[in-house]
Amino acid sequence: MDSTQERTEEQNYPYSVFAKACPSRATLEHITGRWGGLTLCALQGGSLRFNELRRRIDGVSEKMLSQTLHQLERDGLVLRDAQPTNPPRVDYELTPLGRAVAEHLKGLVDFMESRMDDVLAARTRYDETRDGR
Amino acid sequence: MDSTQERTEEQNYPYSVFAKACPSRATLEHITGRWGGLTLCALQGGSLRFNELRRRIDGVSEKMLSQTLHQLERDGLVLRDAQPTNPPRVDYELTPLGRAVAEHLKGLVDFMESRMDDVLAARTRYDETRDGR
DNA sequence: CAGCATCCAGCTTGATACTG
DNA sequence: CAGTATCAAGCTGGATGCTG
Repeated sequence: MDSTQERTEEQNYPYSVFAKACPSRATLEHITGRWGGLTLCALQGGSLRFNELRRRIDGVSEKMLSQTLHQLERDGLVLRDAQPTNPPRVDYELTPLGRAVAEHLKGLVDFMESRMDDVLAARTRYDETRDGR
Repeated sequence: MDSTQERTEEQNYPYSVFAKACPSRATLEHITGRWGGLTLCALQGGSLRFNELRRRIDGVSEKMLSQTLHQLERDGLVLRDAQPTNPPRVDYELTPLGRAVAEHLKGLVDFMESRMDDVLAARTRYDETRDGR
């Protein structure tokens, strides 16, 4: 459309992650944060219970998973389905919006995992050229 | 392929972000971290100098931008081109690998910016149902 | 301009203990 | 099981000052 496609074709949307105070920046941080992205990807295969998620995401603490799920639920990306049974059973699943986000994330993650050898090689090269510090 | 497409079709790659100690996890954190993603996206339109980047990414400090660029350079996503002039001039640009990553990121960012109204609406709903805390 | 070194406030995080 | 509450520790990141 724009022949002079310079470096920054501005969006039509009134939101920009480049602006410090834009809510899109905070939202991006929720979904790309330390646990947000992993949580979304973990839920891609279907709904999971709290402790299933916890086991799946190696290293996440109870507290952080809880916090992360609350954020994602608030942003409308995850649905929380609590059954009032005893013992309690709570299932988490993606909303349609969450699923779309997770797909983008999955694409990124898959790509990255597929190119890790390149990354590792680059690191070795980088570290070697300055091994003497 | 697999008719019982359960929740986790394992990758063919030996890397998984779900494992705490996998280098792919750390790399993912570099590119989705607070400044990594923004830096990669900012460089999508072409090379930029240090202070150009700093101005473009609202809120980043000198220190964090410097640190971020080093990480991205080490991971082989960004190229640093320093001209030995006075005053010094250093240009940063994406490597082919970095460009591919940036494209994934851009897709995510664009999608999210385009759906921010939904996110904001979801937040309002969430907050309202528990306004009395 | 393009950084590095240092300092340190405060936010994030992980452990632990507790509740329904 | 599915969390919440609390607390200490450590890392993040901003401010400042300096270098080439």
